[in-house]
Amino acid sequence: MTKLPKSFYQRQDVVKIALELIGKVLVTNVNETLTSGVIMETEAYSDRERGCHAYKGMTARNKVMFGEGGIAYVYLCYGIHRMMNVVTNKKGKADAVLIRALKPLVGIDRMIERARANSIARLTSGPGKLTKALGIGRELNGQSLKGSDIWIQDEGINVTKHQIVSSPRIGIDYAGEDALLPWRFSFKDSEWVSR
DNA sequence: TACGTGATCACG
DNA sequence: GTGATCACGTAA
Repeated sequence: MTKLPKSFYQRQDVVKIALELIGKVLVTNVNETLTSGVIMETEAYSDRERGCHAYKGMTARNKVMFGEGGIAYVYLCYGIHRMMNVVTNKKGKADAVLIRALKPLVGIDRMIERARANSIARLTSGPGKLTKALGIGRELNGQSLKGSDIWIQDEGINVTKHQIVSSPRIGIDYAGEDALLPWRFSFKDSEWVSR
C-alpha cells in the first residue's frame, strides 16, 4: 500500500531501476476509479544514448524528463498512443523508464471498458494499450508519483533475477548501435508482455 | 507488411 | 509555415 519513495527514483542507474520495477504495481486513480496492474515489462532510457528523447537536449516535449526523479512523463506517439514513463535520476539528468506491459490487477472491468476490449487477455500487453486501460492521459504528464492520481507501490509479486530476461528495446531503429543495448526487461515466459 | 494519426521538431 | 518523423496496434 506504500508508494515507492522518491529515493527509489532518484538513483543514478536507470537500467537497475527498470529491472527493479518488474513486479511492482502501477496504480491510477482517474475519474474516481482505481485501476492497477503488476509491471511485467519495462525499458530504460538514458540521456547519454541515442534511443532517448532527451539525447539532443531539452525540447517542449521532453522537458519533464529533466525534472527530478519520481514524476510521470506521458507523451503521444504516432498520433494515437499515449506512452507512460517514470522519470528517474536527479534534476537535470533526463533518464526515464518506459512501462511496456502489465498484468491487470484491480478494476479489471473498468479497464476492459476503457480499452473497448472483449476480455482480460492482452488487455495491457503493450505501452499504448496499458495507458488506455488505466486512463492515463497527457494531463498526467509531469505529475508526481507521490500524488493521488498515479503512483507505483511495492506489492506485486516477488521476483527473482533469474525470472527476468533482458533484450534490445523495441521500435528505436533510429538509435543506431544504441538500439542493441539490452535495456528491455520482461518477466520470463509471461502471457502479459508485449509481442 | 502496410498504414492510421496528430503532435513535435528542425528547417529557415 | 512546412514536411518528415515517430519508444504502437491492428488487420491481413
